[in-house]
Amino acid sequence: MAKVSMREVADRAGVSVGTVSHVVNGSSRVAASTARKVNEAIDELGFVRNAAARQLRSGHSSSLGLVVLDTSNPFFASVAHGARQACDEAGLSLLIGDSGTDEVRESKYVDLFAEQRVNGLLVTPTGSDLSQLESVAGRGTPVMLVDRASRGYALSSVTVDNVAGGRMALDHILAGGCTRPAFIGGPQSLPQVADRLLGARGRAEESGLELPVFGTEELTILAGRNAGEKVVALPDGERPDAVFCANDLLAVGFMQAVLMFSDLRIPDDIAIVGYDDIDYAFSTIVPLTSVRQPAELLGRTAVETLLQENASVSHEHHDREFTPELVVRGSTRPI
Amino acid sequence: MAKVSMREVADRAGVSVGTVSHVVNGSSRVAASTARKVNEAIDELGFVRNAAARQLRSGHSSSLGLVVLDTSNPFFASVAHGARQACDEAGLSLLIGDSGTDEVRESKYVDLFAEQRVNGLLVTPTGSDLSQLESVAGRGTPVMLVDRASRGYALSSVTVDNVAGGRMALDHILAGGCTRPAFIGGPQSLPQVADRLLGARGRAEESGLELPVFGTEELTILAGRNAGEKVVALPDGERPDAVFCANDLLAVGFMQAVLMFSDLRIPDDIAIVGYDDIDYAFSTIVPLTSVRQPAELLGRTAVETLLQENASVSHEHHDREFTPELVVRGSTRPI
DNA sequence: CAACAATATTGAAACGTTTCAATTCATCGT
DNA sequence: ACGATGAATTGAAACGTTTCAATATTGTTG
Repeated sequence: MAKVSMREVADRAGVSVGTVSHVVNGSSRVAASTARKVNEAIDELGFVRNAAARQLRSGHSSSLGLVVLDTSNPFFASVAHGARQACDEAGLSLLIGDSGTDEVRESKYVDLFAEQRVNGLLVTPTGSDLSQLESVAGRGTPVMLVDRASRGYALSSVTVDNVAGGRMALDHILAGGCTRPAFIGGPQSLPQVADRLLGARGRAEESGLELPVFGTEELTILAGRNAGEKVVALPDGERPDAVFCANDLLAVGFMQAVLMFSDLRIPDDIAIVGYDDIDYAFSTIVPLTSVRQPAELLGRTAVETLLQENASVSHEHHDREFTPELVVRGSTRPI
Repeated sequence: MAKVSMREVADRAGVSVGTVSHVVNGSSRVAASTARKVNEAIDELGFVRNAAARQLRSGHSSSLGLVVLDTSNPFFASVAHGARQACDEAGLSLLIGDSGTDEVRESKYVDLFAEQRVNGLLVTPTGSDLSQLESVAGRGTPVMLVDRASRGYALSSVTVDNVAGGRMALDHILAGGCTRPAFIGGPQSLPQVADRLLGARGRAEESGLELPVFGTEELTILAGRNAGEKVVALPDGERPDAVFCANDLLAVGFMQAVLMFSDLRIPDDIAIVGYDDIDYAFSTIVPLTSVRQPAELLGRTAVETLLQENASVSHEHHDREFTPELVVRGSTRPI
């Protein structure tokens, strides 16, 4: 119950501390009879190895830190899941910190993990200033940006091409014959949002169209519903005939507003495209067309790339970018 | 970049290691000028405190471990959120492990956290055998069961009364005038599911009614949809006029099946009650009546109770039980 | 200005493991 | 029976902090 160290185990089993260590770590050549004696002593005394001492001596931590924006967003839940799997396979444990888009908390977790001497740190940063991360990386903790490009900072990153995704969404909307598209989303300080808009607007302008923006404060269902209420209240001539939402939560909320507060039909009167393709997108009453991001793969690749970079001698930074994929469902006209 | 310890900082600042420690830990009385010198040295050298050494010496870890069934289930996401907040307030960090209802992985995380000497361990166990947890608790790591009663084991617990919740659901269904209720859910090896059924069935029998069960393998949207397809295919006389689903994900899937594969109206032809009241329940096209569990409060209380027990001398076990609350929405007839 | 109190700083001993060179022990070939 | 060989075990030195008694430095007061 109290303090049981290898010392006590060794005494009880009548061997030296070194031998106990060997037994506990399985590996080394220890006589079967000795191993048995030691294991009995361990059970009898209820010995639990002290990870702090182990790590202090060995210098390793065998864990990775992940700091995400928001665990309750299904997209990040998937990223975490993929990262977890990759860690399992590498025999590492994954410690998760949830910043809740709070820069202070994010910073706290980054420091905590650095002190913990994690083998690496995966971060989706909230703000635009990445200098803390750069400095942490400089002090010996490898950092990998997740879902955020390294633009100008000496950091590695794994991202999905948001500009291409935005373009895809608009491409599909225009191919369906819509002529008055709009963008729903915000805040534009999030690069994810800004880039999706950039790609979408670029494509719209190629067809000689404007792309009006209905801004939101957050990327939540409620924000989407509020935006939807405004849109459906517009007179027929001014109302968009298609909206591209910066993420699926917005799209779900928007759809609710359309169904609750108007007689507009989806997709005939108004088409809706979301982003992320979260599991719930498939579960809305009018199944949602969405730009799918390979969320689990993103998490998995972030871990794997980080481990690779750790293993290699050269300390280059890599920027890995995935391409999103359009998933067409009932909320838009097919082709 | 390489190893920078307090030794190097001390040399650089021209003070002793002890003084550096005092500066780093803020607290003690150190002359302002000395503190400045030390801090400069820290910045110049990029010193990062070694948590392992700190913990080894002090014996404390200032962190809590949480092992949940499934991070991607919004209910558990909320539990984790509540726990995180309570930890923040207590100045602890929360490490999350996701067992994915895999007993082996659960056991791995429990061991990992025990070796880490966490101040406490919050676990929602997958299986029925809690002896590993009891033994870990006996070896000095306080354990708190979350959303799982301690029945027979010498462990503390924080739960929500599932029997009462089940009864509530049926009560509401019967008050709405339904006469052929059914239960959707499984596996019954999960105490959460079994207890909800128990409460519901008890209430049904008081009104002289049967409560047929449509079993599911998992508590997911897809499983709910499959169950729903079976139910709507039944002939008019045999089909339930109300279903109580073991959780909201099932209810959402069930609702989809009703809307996609039948002309039945909700709630007039078939009423639906879910469980958990996750955020998405409010977001389904027919807003879902659900038995709300105070998920965040559950997580918060688990942490707070654990810390209280740690602080007290007596090592009693506490079982704290909350009562759920019915939230009536459009998927059932009001009163 | 001496004596004392209050405040700053130092030094060194843990904390519990891993690791590796050194030592002991058993086995085998000749 | 005797080294030689290899396997099993031991001992002790780190790892980098915290902590606390001891010491040094200042400031205050009669």
